[in-house]
Amino acid sequence: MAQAEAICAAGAQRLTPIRRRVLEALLASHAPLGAYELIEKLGKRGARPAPITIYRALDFLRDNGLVHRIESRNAFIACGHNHNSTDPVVFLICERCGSVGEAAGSPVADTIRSAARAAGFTPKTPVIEITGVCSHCRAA
Amino acid sequence: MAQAEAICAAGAQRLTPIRRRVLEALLASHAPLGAYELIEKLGKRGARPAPITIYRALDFLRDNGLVHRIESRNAFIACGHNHNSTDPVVFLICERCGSVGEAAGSPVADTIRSAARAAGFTPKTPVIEITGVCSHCRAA
DNA sequence: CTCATTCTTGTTGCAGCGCAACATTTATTT
DNA sequence: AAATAAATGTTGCGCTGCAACAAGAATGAG
Repeated sequence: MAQAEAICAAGAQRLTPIRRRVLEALLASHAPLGAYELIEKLGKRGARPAPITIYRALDFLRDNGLVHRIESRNAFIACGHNHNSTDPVVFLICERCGSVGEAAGSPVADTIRSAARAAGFTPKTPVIEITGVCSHCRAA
Repeated sequence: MAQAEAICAAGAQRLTPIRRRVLEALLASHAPLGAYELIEKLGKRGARPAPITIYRALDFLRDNGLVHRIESRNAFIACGHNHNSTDPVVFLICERCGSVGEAAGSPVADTIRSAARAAGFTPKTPVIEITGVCSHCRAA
């Protein structure tokens, strides 16, 4: 959270109350949240924000690398590390409990980059989503 | 297409006219198609199928490994190779022209598997989507 | 300090996505 | 030929995501 403030300050970006509350809700959740789940969470303390309000806050947070979108779930998650924009992110999505972890992505990124370049492809955003079963659910 | 028939025959699965036409439409397209694009394409020759009809056909084709869903686009694409269900698939999605290519995934899969296991995670469906710029668009 | 500019938020509305639930038809089995 | 299973049709609806415009709040220039 303090990191979020630092990032925004560094870029002269404004972490407004709405944006802050969206980020707080995502930080408080171990699983990714959909836009309408965020509406409900924020709506419990005050007026229900319109969908577009949430999407705009999410756009802002994503532009600043504080939030990632989980494509396979149409949901969003706060990003703990402060990634370089060029660094890859590997998400490990548990298909049972829905929790999302992050794996160190450097070695994975290298092989992906080489595979992509072998096909004449210039990769841009190495955001990799791997579904499976997390250690906790596997034990159960 | 012949391969599709072979796969269905092997599993005692029925490649009905609707399923066949959906697959043909996807095979004829170099870019992934959304469900509603498929409706329009099939609607030009006969009655417009309902959305659910398309989704059911797509479910069938996906279950049989003939079609993949591109999560980041909410669209579907025919799968050329006959993957093992355990083999990974790496899609190279051009953000300019929308075309989708496949990269050889074996080396990528190994690094992903090891990275995932290091986190105590059991990966299941290594379907990896990489966005970027394809060689054709890069030249232009 | 005031005005213009920019950024942010509110309001309204809509199109695409995806499927649930049930009814009907078609194919397969006994 | 009847029972069972599979596929398709029909209706309907909730979620996703954003466009377009209006209004309010913050910043910078003069």
